[in-house]
Amino acid sequence: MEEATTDGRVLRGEATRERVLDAAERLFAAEGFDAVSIRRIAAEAGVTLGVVGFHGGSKQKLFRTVLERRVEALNAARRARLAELRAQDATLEMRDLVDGYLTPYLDHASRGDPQWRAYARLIARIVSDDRWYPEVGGLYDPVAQEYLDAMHELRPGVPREELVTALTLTVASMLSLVASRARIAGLSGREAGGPMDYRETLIAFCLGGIEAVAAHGR
Amino acid sequence: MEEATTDGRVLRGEATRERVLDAAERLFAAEGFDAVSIRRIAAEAGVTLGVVGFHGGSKQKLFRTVLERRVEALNAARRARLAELRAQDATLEMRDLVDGYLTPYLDHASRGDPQWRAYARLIARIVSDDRWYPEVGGLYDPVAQEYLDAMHELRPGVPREELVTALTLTVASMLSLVASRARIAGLSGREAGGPMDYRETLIAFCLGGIEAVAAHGR
DNA sequence: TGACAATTTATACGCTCGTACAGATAGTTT
DNA sequence: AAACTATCTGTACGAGCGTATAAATTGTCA
Repeated sequence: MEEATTDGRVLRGEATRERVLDAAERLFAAEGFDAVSIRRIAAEAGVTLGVVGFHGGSKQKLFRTVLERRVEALNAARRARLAELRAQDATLEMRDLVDGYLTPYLDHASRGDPQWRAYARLIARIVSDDRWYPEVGGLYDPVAQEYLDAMHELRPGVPREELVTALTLTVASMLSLVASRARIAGLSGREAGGPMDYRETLIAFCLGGIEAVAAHGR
Repeated sequence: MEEATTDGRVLRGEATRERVLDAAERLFAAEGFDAVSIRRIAAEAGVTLGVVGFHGGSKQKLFRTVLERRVEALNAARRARLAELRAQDATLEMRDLVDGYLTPYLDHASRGDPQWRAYARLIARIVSDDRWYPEVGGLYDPVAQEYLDAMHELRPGVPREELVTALTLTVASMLSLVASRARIAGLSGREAGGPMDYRETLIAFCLGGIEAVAAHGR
């Protein structure tokens, strides 16, 4: 029942904790906070009821923990991309910024392991919810601001609020694509194809949208 | 306690039913299906528990009724705009199509009565939910198909699936704007201004996105 | 080995939930 | 006025909920 890390430290509880968080992530992503009970999370994780409370605290605390667990990984990936772009000699392009912001999410959401896909769906759910977004959305804001700074350097004449709106709509488009693949396939009358066929279309859409807003905002 | 219609017919139950549906619409929009109990809907509507069941049926049925109640009005407004565009002599422009599809929703969501605003938020919530969208999203599909047809006429070389994706992202952007006005104001560091300042920005973004997808899709 | 801390089990409490239904009330019809 | 139907009230039931906690178990370390 035990697992050993590479450095030899033994952890019994830490592995259980991860299982609980994974189970909560899957269920919350699929059905939302209110539809999922702690008992179902326990069953999904293969532990007893009390263990969820022991590792996760209250239901709200557990939910917040799930939401916060992967923020740093995403922020780091986006920051790395931005740093990479700034380090290179060639001029910064708007397309690179859009790509740099969307790709870390899309990679995890489409090709990565199921847990990341669940997390992506969970974020898509949270973003239209006044009850949860204020608690967690702010964690993504600092990096968004860095990208907004870069966008502002690129299009100095455009009011920042216009860029904010454009980036918000970009994020919304990104999240909706994760949640809507099946629907798009249905509307266009064919089966869902390979993994994330729509990535290029998404980037084209967002880039075109941002450029149009920039042009419109003088 | 009674109300009389213009034609003299007396209706006791119908007015109550509307009150129940209005209350359900407000609460479901603000907090979602699972977070709202029938008892709270009853209290919000100022009726007793049993009345909600009498007029609304089961909780699921009530929810579906709320979702379906305003579909026809939106579909009719969109169809009317499309017919108007087709009747005029000038060439059909992509901008007109985007405007025609978005405006009925935006008008209701921003300027209309609070019930319509609640409905708009409810739809924004539903669209990222696999549990509910299949039951109700299809009601909007026929009109979406008509707009897709018009878009296809305008850009015959573009694969229909690309247009479907572009329209889906457009709708997602529209819905997110309703749900995100406060957040955009926060990110850009100033107070929320007048009603729906972002409407032009939204249309510019979606139009630019669609054109970019059309160009990208050959 | 025995004490100690971390973890897991099992159970209980008070609450709210969705649903159902018998009876009261009111409007309409005969 | 009496019968009838639509609407509303009040109450009850069983189930599941989040949370707390005492006891059992396990692993660690003196």
